[in-house]
Amino acid sequence: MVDGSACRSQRGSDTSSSMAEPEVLDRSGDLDPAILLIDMDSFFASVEVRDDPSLRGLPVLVGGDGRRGVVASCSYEARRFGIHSAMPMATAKRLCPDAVIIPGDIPRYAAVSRQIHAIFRDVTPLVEPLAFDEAFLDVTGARGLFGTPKEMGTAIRSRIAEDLELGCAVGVGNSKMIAKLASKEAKPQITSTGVHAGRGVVVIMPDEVRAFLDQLEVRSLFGVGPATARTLERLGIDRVADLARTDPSLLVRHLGRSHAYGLVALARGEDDRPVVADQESKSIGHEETFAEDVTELAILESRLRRQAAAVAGALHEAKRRGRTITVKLKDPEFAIKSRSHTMISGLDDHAAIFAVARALLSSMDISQGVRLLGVTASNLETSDQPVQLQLGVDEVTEVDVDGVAEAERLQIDRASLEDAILEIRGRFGRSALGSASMLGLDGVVVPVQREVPFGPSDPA
DNA sequence: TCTGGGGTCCTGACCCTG
DNA sequence: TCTGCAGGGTCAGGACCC
Repeated sequence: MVDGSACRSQRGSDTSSSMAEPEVLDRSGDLDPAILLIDMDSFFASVEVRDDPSLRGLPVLVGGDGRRGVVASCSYEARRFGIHSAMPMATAKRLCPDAVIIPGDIPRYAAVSRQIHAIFRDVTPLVEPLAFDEAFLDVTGARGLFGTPKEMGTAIRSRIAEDLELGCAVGVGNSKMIAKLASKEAKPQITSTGVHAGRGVVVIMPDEVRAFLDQLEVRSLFGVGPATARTLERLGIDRVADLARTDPSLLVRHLGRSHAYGLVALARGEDDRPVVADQESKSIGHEETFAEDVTELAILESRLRRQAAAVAGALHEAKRRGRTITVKLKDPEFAIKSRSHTMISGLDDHAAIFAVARALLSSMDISQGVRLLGVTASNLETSDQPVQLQLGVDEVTEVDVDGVAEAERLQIDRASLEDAILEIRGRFGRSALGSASMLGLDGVVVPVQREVPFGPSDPA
């Protein structure tokens, strides 16, 4: 699952690039609705039900069933019991003991997602994916070809139903925010009497925007999560209408400048962020929550090595290298700690990434136990850029200098080796070559989520 | 028996440089 | 040579989204 970042991707540049007061333009009334937000109905669960019709009509939960698993997706039948995504699986099972629990198959969902996005691109090239199951479409240029935006939304919905046997909701508006909110109105409704088909396609015309927004709770706005909602509530603001009337300068102290001006603008229906296709990722990471809190450094380093390999594999796939390596851990009290280090040149070698990550981990306190551990590469550059030697490695950070120097040496020594390994594995399969450190007790390579290169520093 | 994983963006503190 | 300032980069943490 991915995120709603694209929805926020322009926000920062709107307001933070200048110290001047952000200019507030009201464009809500002078544009025809031509932005579609298409949101699949309970995507993972719907794919499972489609592929196994015996599940039809049953409460289906997709997600981890371990001690610390959560619900990634659930059918509408399960939602009748109050279950929702991100709920702890243990809670969901308590609410609905008869629910069918399915671990999930991300590669299969990704394949279906590609089919869905191909349908979108038959209508317009301006498709901005938000997640596997959601995307913005700018159909301004397609209006002459395929009719009105509402007709296009209806046609896309029909095609997804006919070709893929899946349901979706379509929101149409003159901005991303309105399209997003409209799609929520189009979703199936759950009441005490059961699940009722939604409207399917909802269009909010420019002259309806104000009334539409005024009836919503502030929590409905993109960017208002639990923390911001609490802050606004303390200030006596709980409806979008209240927020729209508020002078944003009065909120700066509580929310920060960018967030304050951005939210008030959204509440006023002002949102001119374009639909941007083909956005590249800004970071690539891998993390895992342990079934039990871990205090042993050796275990953490072993997991870290695997995560570094997963990140390296993803970087290779994307033909990118990360200049900044961040290690994140969550302690038993859910406090998140992170340590990062930025290098002159990016890394995509798993041993090099591991060397930096291990150095960062060694500077962190793990005595309380570690619930979650993860590695992320950010500050991404394309992998065809030359590797810059880092002379006189940092003394300003607390990172183990030897670890960073080792990473740099490994990155250079192993660049061509990684390519060879990838080629071998491409020809003979993922299990053709692996590292001893990733072998299970039975000698089988423990799978990671992505294609992962291995190298001779981990003697196979 | 609580609370995943993979992301993006923002902010404040701090340091370095010109 | 010293000092103050502004701007940029880095780092750590928080909040948010699906």
